[in-house]
Amino acid sequence: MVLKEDMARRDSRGKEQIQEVVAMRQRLRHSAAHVMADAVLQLFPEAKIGIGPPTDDGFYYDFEVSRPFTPEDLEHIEAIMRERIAGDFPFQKETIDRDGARELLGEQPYKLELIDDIPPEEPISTYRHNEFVDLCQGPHVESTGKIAAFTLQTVAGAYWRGDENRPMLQRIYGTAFETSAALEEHLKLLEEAEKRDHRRLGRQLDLFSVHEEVGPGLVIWHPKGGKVRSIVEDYWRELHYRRGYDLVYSPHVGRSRLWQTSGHLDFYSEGMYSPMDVDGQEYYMKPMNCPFHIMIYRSDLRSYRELPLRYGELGTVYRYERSGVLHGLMRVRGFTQDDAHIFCRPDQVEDEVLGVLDLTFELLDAFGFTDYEIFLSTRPEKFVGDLEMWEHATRSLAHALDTRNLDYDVDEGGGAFYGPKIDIRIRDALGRSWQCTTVQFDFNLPERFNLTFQGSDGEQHRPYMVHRAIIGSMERFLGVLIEHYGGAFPLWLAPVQAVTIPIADRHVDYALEVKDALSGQGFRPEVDSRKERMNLKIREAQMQKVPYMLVVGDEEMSKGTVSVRLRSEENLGPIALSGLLDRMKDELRSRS
RNA sequence: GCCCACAUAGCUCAGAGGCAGAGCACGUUCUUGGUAAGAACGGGGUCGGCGGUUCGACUCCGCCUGUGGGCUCCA
Repeated sequence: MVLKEDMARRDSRGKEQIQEVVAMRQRLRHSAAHVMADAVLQLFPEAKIGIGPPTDDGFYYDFEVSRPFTPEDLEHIEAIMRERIAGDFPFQKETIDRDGARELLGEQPYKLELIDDIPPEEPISTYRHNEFVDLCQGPHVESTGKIAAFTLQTVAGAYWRGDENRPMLQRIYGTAFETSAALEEHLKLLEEAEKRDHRRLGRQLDLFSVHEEVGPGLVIWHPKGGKVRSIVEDYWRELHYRRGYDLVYSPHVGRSRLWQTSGHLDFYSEGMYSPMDVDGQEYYMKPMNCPFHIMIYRSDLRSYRELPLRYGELGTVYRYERSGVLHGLMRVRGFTQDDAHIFCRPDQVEDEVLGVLDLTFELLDAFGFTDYEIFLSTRPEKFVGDLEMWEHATRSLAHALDTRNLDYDVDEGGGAFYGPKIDIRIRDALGRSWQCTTVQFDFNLPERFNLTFQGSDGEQHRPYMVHRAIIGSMERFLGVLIEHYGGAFPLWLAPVQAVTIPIADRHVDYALEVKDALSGQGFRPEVDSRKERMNLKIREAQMQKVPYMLVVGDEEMSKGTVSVRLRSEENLGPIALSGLLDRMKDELRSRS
């Protein structure tokens, strides 16, 4: 999870000014990292220091020390940092030669390694403040006193240069801002993110659970979470039928021969579970749906006339994920992809990509996601398939993005070995970005399964194949939705849309009538007929984030009205039942 | 998988080498109340699991499982 530069992003300053703020904070944070390393070296003179860059929302520095840092160490480090800041030492840049750098940092093996990796033609510079010198390109703030507000956050292990075969260093994370108000605001945002944590809300709203006895990364959906999920799925299906997809189903396991042919056993085995023995034959849980959809394609001879074929499936796959990476709904071992495979002719490629983009944005828009980051990943050094197809596909992806006036970054060489792709990240209500959508060409599987179609020339041709998932996985997407809405689902998604609250027992029958009227119109209402006080019922409905609370007592009963309270705490007062239904129907339509 | 931390009632959490605690939830009874908690009483625990140290372990140590923050990877 990354909290981006929210302050800068959210206000109405122009792009240049935002970049200015970002650059200023990078200098500030980078400088704070230096000051932190300075403080650590004072406390642990024997510490070996790694790297200490700014990040999107803070900074870190990696250290090798003889024992793990404790919370008390962090306090001491922070105290020394404050002294350094109070001392207002200037940051001084020096350009030195390689030997000078090696001599200066001779005690620091990690720094020596970094020096060795600097290309010979590049200048080497150091930054010094007080007695601390670090190999560094800069830039920095003028002096330590400019670090107006900072805090240290957590300690974590981190491999030297991200390589798990190299030593694990201890990383201290912190953040810094230009004013303490800005720091406060950032910390408040973190607090808000914690309140919206889908794992906490999942329990509070009784949406889902995971259990040690079931297994890590395996999600159980409770009735309310199941309701939200099925609404999302129904909408997904409707949209796909409307956009010309055929929906299919495939089994959860397949014989080893299938995975041999697909190449998964050769290239994806670390993501697959051990085989099970069925009548002496090996079967594997599916990590992907593609081979099954390919079987559908191959179940008949295909003519150019019937292409494109678009097979969609909410397909549940199982992948081995290393225990340390599992996280709530966001990273699990069993998940349902909104998968589809498109088989088409070369001349259809671009239209198909456009179709996927349009479908994507229509769907994401319905959930209130309007802020995207788009990445186009091109051919890596090692690849399969012929160059011409790669170029055609890559051009089609780029052209489709251009046609829809979408900004994107190009990740040169970042594609998979089997094809170029577009990835889309969405930003949620807190400005955090999540990878969901991926549109990926595949030049490998059609080859391996020898897919063909007969062209108008009577010859056999190889179809283009595109994998695509829009919401990615149901689990992750539901997790994102929970956090995006903070658990307060819009009416169309809310598992319980209205709670009718009778004030006294004699109002229960009327409350049931109101409920029936609502469910008669397709809504999802409940009646809270417990022998409890209205105040308690309102409190609980409020905490369950139910959109509509309908209080009924003597007055409502005699006039055929309901007193409407919204979860925003707005009290609409008594409204005729028909008026309420109209209002709710409008809200449903607008998906707001 | 690796580093660090954590695991006590259904939930959130306090506690501590010598009889296991609170709030909420749950059950019973009383209360029929007009927009965020009515009251009383009650049931509920192999203190994550297995070993070890000790007269004695929920507490200290080791291993395992799970969770959290990271690294790496990813839908």
